[in-house]
Amino acid sequence: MNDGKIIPMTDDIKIPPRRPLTLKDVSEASGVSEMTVSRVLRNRGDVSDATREKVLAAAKSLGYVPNKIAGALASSRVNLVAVIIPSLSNMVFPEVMTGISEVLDDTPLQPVVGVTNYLPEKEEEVLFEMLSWRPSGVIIAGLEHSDASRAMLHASGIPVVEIMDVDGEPIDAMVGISHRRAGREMARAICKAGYENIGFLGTKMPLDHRARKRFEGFTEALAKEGVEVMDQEFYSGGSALKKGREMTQTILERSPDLDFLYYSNDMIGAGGLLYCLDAGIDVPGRIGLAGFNGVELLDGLPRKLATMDAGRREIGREAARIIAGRSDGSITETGQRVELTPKLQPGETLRRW
Amino acid sequence: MNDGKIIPMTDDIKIPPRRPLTLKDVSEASGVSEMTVSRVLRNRGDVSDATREKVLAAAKSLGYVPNKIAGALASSRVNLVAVIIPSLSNMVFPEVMTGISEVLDDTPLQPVVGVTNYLPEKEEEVLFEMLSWRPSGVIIAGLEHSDASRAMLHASGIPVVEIMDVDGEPIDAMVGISHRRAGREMARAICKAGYENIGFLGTKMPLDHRARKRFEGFTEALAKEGVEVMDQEFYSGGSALKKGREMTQTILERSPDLDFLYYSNDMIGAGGLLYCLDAGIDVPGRIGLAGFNGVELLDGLPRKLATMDAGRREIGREAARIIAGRSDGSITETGQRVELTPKLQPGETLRRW
DNA sequence: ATGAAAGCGCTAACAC
DNA sequence: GTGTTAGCGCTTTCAT
Repeated sequence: MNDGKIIPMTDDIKIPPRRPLTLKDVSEASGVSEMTVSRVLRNRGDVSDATREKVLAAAKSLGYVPNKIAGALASSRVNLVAVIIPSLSNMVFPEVMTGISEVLDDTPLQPVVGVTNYLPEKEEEVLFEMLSWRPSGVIIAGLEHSDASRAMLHASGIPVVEIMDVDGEPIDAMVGISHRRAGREMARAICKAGYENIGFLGTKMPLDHRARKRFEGFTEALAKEGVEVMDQEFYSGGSALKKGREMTQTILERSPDLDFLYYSNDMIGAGGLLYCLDAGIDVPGRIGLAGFNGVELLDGLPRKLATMDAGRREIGREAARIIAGRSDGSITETGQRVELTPKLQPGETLRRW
Repeated sequence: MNDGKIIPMTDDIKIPPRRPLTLKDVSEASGVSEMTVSRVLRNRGDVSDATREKVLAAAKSLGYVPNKIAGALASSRVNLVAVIIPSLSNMVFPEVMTGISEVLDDTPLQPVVGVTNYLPEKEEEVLFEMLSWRPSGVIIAGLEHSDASRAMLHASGIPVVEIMDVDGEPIDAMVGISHRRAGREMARAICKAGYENIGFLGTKMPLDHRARKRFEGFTEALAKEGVEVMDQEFYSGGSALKKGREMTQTILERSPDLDFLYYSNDMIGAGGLLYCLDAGIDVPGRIGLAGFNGVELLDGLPRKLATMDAGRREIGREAARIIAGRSDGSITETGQRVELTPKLQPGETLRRW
């Protein structure tokens, strides 16, 4: 009752409890023991319909959100899968993520992403951080890691799937394609099509081991045909499409005899294609072009760029299947090795012989 | 000593302890109490150099990785920031992520990403899952959420930043641009350039509220000039670049009088541009084009598409700054509202009057 | 500068 | 079907 005096009734102000709710709160609100509440909320064990209803009602009306931290500590079960990738900015890893999510969506597991920017030290940090959350598995890009990273992964005792690449020895399981083989096959296709003066354009990135392996396979297969890479051009940073244009102009001005350009990714390849078309260069007659990855974007280009599909989504799927299977016990083996075969897509920038 | 008999000395086989190491292991190995080991490993409180060395040496040689689950439970501090976005497949959210990472990299905080595929129910699930890990903050795309989602966010008591959009009421803080305004400004620029028969091309996605708001602002501003959208075309799925081509052809065949096409994103806009150039249509003379987002890709196109930069990276940065500041106590206010102003980039597909 | 004790919120294991 | 007890591996707090 307010009798006219202005009284600052500070004590009466009900500040909503900023303390998150616990099982105990639900237990008290429903008159059911904490343990049974826990059972209901996890659908474990037999609980009568009557109590189940009571508990569910109480939990919902309170807005209870379980504390997974406590749950994980008590059960030593964590439904997280660490996914460690070099970058999010070129569409290939988001596609891998899509494949991973597709599979994990049907399991209790949840992906958690860490990005390394192609830096081994950063990879080490991210890995340490993620392992300290005791995830159910690790999916990590590449086979090249620092000794410390390898040691951590080994010691963790959890399933590890190294993805993208199969040219090397995995710590545990691996799923990917052989980039060396991809490079070799592209080289053969190029030679078979009758091109002879071959240029290479790529990223200036010594830490991108997969691009390096493709290049190695490429030059190796060319050598077998008695051909050498005639000129090269590298870039870093900026819009890949634009860089592809610029590099193509540069390399063609420097080496006008080139009759084929192999790009380390589709985006710069697309830039090169646009440049050639703009410049009125006959593709694939005067000059042939090929990229790598098989990105969707190529479908909309004026001419379809030759490329090799790395099957990124399928890699993600397969890796997730291994983690999920081991996590639920349906797979007991370790050390799986899954090699997918990249498909050459000749497109319209590779002369038919 | 093996005296010739073949004895299966199973007991002697040292199976590497699959049990993860604990503080206790480090404590025993170093002869220092668990408490002091904990101090050393977290750089907290005063510890003599001598003991510090001992502990560090032991931890490193054992390969100890702290258990953050236990740490988080004990301290009720979790250095995770939940980031909830609709998709990873169109480059705009990866760019936001980049901005977030840039800022969080200088803090103890770590982003954890959840993807909703533009589905409110999925958003609810992901949110529930993430909140159950008691993160230090939530960054979530959009202002439209289910009642349950809003309730959860409210009840969580943690900092919440809604990003991308500022046309609406935030739960707590918000950082973004006004998509209505972006649509209006583009409409004005188009009218000012003298175009009159305007078509709209977009995604068939009723749940993309930001695209909807841009369209609303667009038609509203056109109406003020006495202009109506003359024809529309929508798509879903597939390669956006290709769809842009196809839709452009379709709409131009159906409505040959169109002299401007406004695309709801740059990718389909780029497809439209490529189509027009291929078809020998004079851009921007006969027909003008504009997209939305300001993606890097546009730099490499034969002609620069008019667009509006949404400042995605800066949005990520600003949101992360708010979470980081509130988490370390350097910001105590709540309810921040940061409106960034998108910049019209006229490019070369908008006639100059 | 170091240690001992208590407990974070939940679940495994075992009663009843 | 339901409740009780004892931790999970750390950090907080308080003592020394």
